[in-house]
Amino acid sequence: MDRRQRKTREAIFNSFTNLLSKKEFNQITVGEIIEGADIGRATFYSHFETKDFLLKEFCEELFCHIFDTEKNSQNEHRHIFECNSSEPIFLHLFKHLQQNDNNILALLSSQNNELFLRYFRINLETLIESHLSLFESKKSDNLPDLFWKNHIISTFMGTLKWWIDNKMKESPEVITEYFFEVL
Amino acid sequence: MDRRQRKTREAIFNSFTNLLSKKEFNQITVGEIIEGADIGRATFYSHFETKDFLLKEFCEELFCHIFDTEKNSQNEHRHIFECNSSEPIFLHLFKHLQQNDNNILALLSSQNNELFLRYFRINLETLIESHLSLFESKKSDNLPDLFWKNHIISTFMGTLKWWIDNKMKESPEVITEYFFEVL
DNA sequence: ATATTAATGAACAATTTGTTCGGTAATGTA
DNA sequence: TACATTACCGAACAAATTGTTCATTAATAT
Repeated sequence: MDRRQRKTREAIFNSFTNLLSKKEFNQITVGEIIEGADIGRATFYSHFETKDFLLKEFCEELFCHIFDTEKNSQNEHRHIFECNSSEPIFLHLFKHLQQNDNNILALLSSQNNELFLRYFRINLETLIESHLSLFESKKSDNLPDLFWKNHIISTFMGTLKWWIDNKMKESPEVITEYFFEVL
Repeated sequence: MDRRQRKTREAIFNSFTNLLSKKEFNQITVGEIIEGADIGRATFYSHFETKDFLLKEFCEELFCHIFDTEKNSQNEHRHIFECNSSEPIFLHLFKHLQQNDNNILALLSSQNNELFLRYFRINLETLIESHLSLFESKKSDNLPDLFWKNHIISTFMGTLKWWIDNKMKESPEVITEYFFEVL
């Protein structure tokens, strides 16, 4: 990718983040974005078809990183604990959220959180799917598999929502404990 | 309220519902709404400050009705079953959703479902709050009350989401069973 | 019967969107 | 270094949308 393209894309994302922390997504105009990014109007449209596509790619880059980390750390953790528990993975995820990515959390707790939580959920779904077998023991037999999967995801999202709304006062360890407690 | 006002308001709501079933909220313009409602532009703005206020009042009227029914039926149910179980209330809510209000469900399952689920959640919160004591027995002692409340709400919303996504194939009885099963 | 209030419709400025195009400058490659 | 490619510029553009104004008409409540 051309360095100019990278720089422009970066500038757009930065301006976008900046605006997102101040106002609702719907209220943000392309004019504001390009003003903040200091680029021409035509340039914006040569990068992104619409504002919605910008959001989509933005979220993909944002969450792709954190969930890739989880995926990669998964084997490592299995190694350390030498057990089948899925707890380390979620603990690690909560830790990652609290410590390493204030950027992401600023967005998850912003006025646009529903927007980001939606995208977060999509990524979470993939992660949980690959760990579904680890929850099997807690599942009642009469529940449909897909209902059970949906419930795990909802519970995680609910836990995260509560933690964020609650200013993340609790430690990742405690939150992980709560998460498994209610499951 | 003046009959003309009522009629206009009704016409706006009807046109709005109509459009909501076809496209995303953000894509709907005031022009389309007034065209469908067959009223003048100035008239619309004399009723609603903005499109967002229209949505707000629309949701309030919509969900206010269903949750009021629940609230009123609550005593009745307690009477019939002569027990403290909260199950009848939620069963009744699922039944109400499936049978009596295709209008509401069309919206909850439309492209705008996130929008309506948000408002639904707000109303649900109030309902659950007044029944919190009935869930006490299932709660672990070390969980904060507010976390527990949040989890009940998330679980209900998750159940509802799954049910709607799943075209409501299951009976309200089964869904209620699932709901209490995972709780 | 009358005063009040709501709806009309047309016109209005202001904002925003998405596109076009010739010119300029940075970039990757040979 | 020289060259061809490609991204950016920026100004201008039509089209759509927003939200307001105002004089006129018609329905309503009492």
